[in-house]
Amino acid sequence: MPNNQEQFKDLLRKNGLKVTNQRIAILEALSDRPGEHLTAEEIYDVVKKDYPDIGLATVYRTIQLLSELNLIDKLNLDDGYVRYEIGSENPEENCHHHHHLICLDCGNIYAFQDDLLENLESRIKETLGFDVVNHEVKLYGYCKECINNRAVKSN
Amino acid sequence: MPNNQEQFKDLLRKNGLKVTNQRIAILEALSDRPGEHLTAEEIYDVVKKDYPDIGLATVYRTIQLLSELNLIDKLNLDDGYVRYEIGSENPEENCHHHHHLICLDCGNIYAFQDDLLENLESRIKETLGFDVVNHEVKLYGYCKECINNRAVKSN
DNA sequence: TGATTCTATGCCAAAGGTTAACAATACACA
DNA sequence: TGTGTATTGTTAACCTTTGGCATAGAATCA
Repeated sequence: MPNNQEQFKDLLRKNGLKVTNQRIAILEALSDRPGEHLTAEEIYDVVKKDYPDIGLATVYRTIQLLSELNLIDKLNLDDGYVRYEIGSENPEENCHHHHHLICLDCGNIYAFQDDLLENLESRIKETLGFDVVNHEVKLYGYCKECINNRAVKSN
Repeated sequence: MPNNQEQFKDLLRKNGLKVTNQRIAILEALSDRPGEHLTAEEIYDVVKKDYPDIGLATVYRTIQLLSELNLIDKLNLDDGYVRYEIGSENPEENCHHHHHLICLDCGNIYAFQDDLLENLESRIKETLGFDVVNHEVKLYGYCKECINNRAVKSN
């Protein structure tokens, strides 16, 4: 998407924020890796290749900014690092239907789409009066590859 | 449940672990507060009333132990604190069906039971070959009380 | 283009929850 | 009661993340 960068610049200007090389570089680092879940440190290392003078604090500040602009999604796996991934550009696949499968063996993260909770949320609204506006679903288990590897090993 | 403590002692002995006053006090602190979600610091403060010499490190170590014994459940709300709650003694209400509603206004946490994901998990197994063994569902929104308070305020 | 303004950056130090190290304690078992 | 070993309390360290501050640089206007 060559015009993604222009859209980002417009979005910054529209919010009274300045367009800087650092901000563009950090967004690009994530845009170039759709489906990957990078820590702040990993983003820092990637961006440093093209921009050796960037500071880690700038990465953290920009991550927060991108998160507030809903351009990236946060993922916390309770391993001491918060991870970030580029949001889908397709509004149909918004993050409300975007969930994660986490393999307990290899640590890989798989995404899947499902609107199963829609039904549950309206039921919660009716029975408890609680109005759900967002949710986070993490499924832990074992991926196909690791299941196969185990079967091979045990032979 | 007066025999809960005895069950705990047996469980410790069965695992080759020692029965200590600190471990019992920490489990009791959580058992006395079902449905509450306490941070390590909060558990520390509670236990210190009866056991002033206890150290914070012991609380952390015991929390980890109780978690491994599946006696308590972990809850991370991404606010910088990990919280813990006593697990249900009813096997029907196991943590696999135990989910959380978090009010974005007052911060209260409400629990609800649902087995909605069972269906999804078998579908994932069939289509992706991923074997789900555990899951974590957090629903964010606004509780009944806060919705009412808002309506009152805006009048 | 050049001056001005104010945001953004880089560097550094601090914050803050959690864990590690280690000597002292106390549980378990004979 | 004595011995061996796990557990505890204290303290310091860890490590990700955030705050402070002087400087650099983007936006705006002349």
